[in-house]
Amino acid sequence: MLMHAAEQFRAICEEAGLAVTHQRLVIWEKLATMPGHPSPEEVYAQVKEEIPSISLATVYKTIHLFVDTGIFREASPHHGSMRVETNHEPHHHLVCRVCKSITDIPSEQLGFGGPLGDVPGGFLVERYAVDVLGICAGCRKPA
Amino acid sequence: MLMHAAEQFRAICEEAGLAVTHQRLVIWEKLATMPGHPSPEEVYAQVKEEIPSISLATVYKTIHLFVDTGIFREASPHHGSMRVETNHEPHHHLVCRVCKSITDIPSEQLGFGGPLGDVPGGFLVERYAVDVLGICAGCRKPA
DNA sequence: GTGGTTGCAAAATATTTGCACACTC
DNA sequence: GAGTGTGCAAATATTTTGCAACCAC
Repeated sequence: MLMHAAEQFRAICEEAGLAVTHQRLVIWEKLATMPGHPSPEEVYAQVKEEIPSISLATVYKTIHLFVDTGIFREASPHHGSMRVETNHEPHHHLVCRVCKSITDIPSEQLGFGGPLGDVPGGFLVERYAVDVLGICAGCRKPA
Repeated sequence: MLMHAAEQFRAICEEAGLAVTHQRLVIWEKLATMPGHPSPEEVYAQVKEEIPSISLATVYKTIHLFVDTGIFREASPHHGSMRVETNHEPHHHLVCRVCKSITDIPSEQLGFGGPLGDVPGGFLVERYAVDVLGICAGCRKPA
């Protein structure tokens, strides 16, 4: 059965143990209906239409909260600062969600090679970058 | 046959049409031998040992130059600002290297599903994020 | 010599934090 | 009422830019 958005968000917060505030509700509603991969600034602009007094800091805090509790994900698992790829061999990445470390694995080991060239939609495929997300050996131990 | 590093770099620069400077040579040498996915700050620290007067701005400029000419790659194709994933369906990304746009494609359409759970090395796999890199339909047209 | 390159300092962008007040539970 | 959440402003972090001196070709 359908739930009113506010009801649905209330349930999500209960599950995650979060307080339900007006700001969080509106940020969640906007995120849920925004297409693509919005930046915090874009979310801020949207939310501001409904809550003119909201601050950008609150949007950042709330997005982090949503990501930390699994309500939304980050589009890019490692976006912080620029990183240079020094390994010229075909390879993919093991990305630890706890310590954020990035480890290379050779392409063959993953056994993935999609088609290159044209695909439906007119996109020209040049290569694939696969991030294998999870938890590294070091972070799985109780340290 | 083996080439001295400086010789090799000279050849690379000739191919790319770049002037060979001491700074560029040292940055290139450091990058080529640094393991992992160094940040500009880390590269700067390394290069500074050899050229104490180098500036961080030069390191940034040079890294961009190397990336633009294809001498090195960026580890993360979309790292600028944080982006929130609002699409809860399993999907992957078409990333255009010209306009930086990110378009979703459903997982089935790519036909990739690797194993989840433990893999050799102790890494716990939770999910895969695939970036399909290339040029989007819009950027292929001569605009 | 000429034009591209570097270093410096300042600017622009992106994100985080401390703190007083306000609101949820 | 207790404790969490919010807004503001300042602090950090990251990356870019303008410009004069300098170096490769």
